[in-house]
Amino acid sequence: MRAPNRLAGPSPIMTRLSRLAKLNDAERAALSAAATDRRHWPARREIVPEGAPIRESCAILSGWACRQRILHDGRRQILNFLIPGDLIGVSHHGNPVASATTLAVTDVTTCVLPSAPAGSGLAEAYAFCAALEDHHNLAQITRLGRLSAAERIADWLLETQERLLLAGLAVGDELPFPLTQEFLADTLGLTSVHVNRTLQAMRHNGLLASRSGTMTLTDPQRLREMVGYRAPHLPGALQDFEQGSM
Amino acid sequence: MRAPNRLAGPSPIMTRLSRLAKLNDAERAALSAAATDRRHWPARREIVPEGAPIRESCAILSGWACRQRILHDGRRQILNFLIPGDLIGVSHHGNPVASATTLAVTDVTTCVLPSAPAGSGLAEAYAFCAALEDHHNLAQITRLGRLSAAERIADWLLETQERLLLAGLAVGDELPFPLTQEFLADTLGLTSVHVNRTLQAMRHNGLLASRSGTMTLTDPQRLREMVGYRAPHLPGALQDFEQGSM
DNA sequence: CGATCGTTTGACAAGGGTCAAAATGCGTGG
DNA sequence: CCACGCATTTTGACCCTTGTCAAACGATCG
Repeated sequence: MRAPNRLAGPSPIMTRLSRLAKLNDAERAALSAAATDRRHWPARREIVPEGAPIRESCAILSGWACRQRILHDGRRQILNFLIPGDLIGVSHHGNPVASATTLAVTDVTTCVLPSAPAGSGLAEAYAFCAALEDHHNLAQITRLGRLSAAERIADWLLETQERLLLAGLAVGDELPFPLTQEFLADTLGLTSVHVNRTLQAMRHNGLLASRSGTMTLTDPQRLREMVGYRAPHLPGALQDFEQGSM
Repeated sequence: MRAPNRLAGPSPIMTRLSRLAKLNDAERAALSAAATDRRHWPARREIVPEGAPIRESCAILSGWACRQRILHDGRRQILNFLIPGDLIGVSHHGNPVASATTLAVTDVTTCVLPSAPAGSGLAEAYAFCAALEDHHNLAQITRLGRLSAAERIADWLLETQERLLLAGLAVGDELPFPLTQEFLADTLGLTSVHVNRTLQAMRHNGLLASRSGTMTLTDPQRLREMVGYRAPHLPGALQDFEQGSM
């Protein structure tokens, strides 16, 4: 299926999880059923406070959230964003506790995840989600430790595009983009002033374009060259849907 | 048991895993047996190359290793260090692939981990190790994104002390320290020159002292205040052994 | 006793931060 | 449709932390 990605299709969790592992009909039905019982969070509301015990795993159905830490003196670091299809609170040991605050960035809808017996396709999908998240954490460490401001932005945008495509939420190089420059700054270890200036420079260089709510990667190839971008390892035949714009 | 930490005691994996979860005699025996079949790696040797398929999980028995990524232009980011008692390659999904290169920093000894049936104490210990690693990754993101050079060093030293104490490898505020300043720099997103100058300043301020192979936290309290240090959440009654030096 | 690796120092450059204000955009209510 | 208020983006001037380059110094090892 090399068909163009569409936005109206099946729900992002369904799209994403069934791309990450083979799900049988019962599992797909269980997912659909779970997605019926929704929970709504207005923008800026805490979804999970840091340190809270974790009882159940959830998925994001719509909207963007982020996981963040606030330092003793008020500085903030955003660890990552959660987009539709992402999971919250998957863990494998007893007594799990939230290691960061999860915050709704836009209005957000979540649902509780169906439990997955060991060995099932769902369990595999959940495990793969966790592995992907880990991969993104390592990428974030590398970004913050060793990339310049422009490189951080380029690298982060490419990764975010990848994730949006995986969930069927982006078309080619045009990404839905609900973040303020301050969110980006707190993600990339910069100030919003500097993010602003760097974005401007990248626009002038023909790398990016943005309208409210949308970011377009005008020259994804050059963005990739800037940072030597490598996609994360996904299961087998998956790689092809990513190529939207080569 | 509030007895002072000693270095000669049981092996670091045994110490650490049995602090992280309740292990029965059979499990402890299995661990001891596994630790018999050792593998040796000279300093600077790659233990696991990035992208390699992961067949089995290992533990570090002695020496320090690190996980690192090399960028297209040669820049290096060290993601974390592995000290005795740490695990390598624990994962929960099929087809796992190493997401970073694991490199021996000093001479290193490893062994293959005994498999752990779901629900066993060992499985719980392994899962807790993974959770701790995840916690440290998030701490690393925060360090790199929002702390100054001196704060990064302080925060990293406190975390490393915590980890060494957990494995029974440190006494109070005196840490074994086999790293060059360049390793520290590549960990903390700095240059070795700047690490050098910052360490000097911290020594002059009475925060640190170092002889070859050892780093002493001269004023851990002030170090903690510098960064608002919070220890990670460990299982129940564990917290007490950490307090070596209040 | 060289060779080599690691630490230290100096002089200088630059990327990014800070502070403050202006401009722009946008939702709300009149 | 306009006006207002608030959030976000943009700009400018200036400063500081950290990086760069290069050399000197020190220790360790065959």
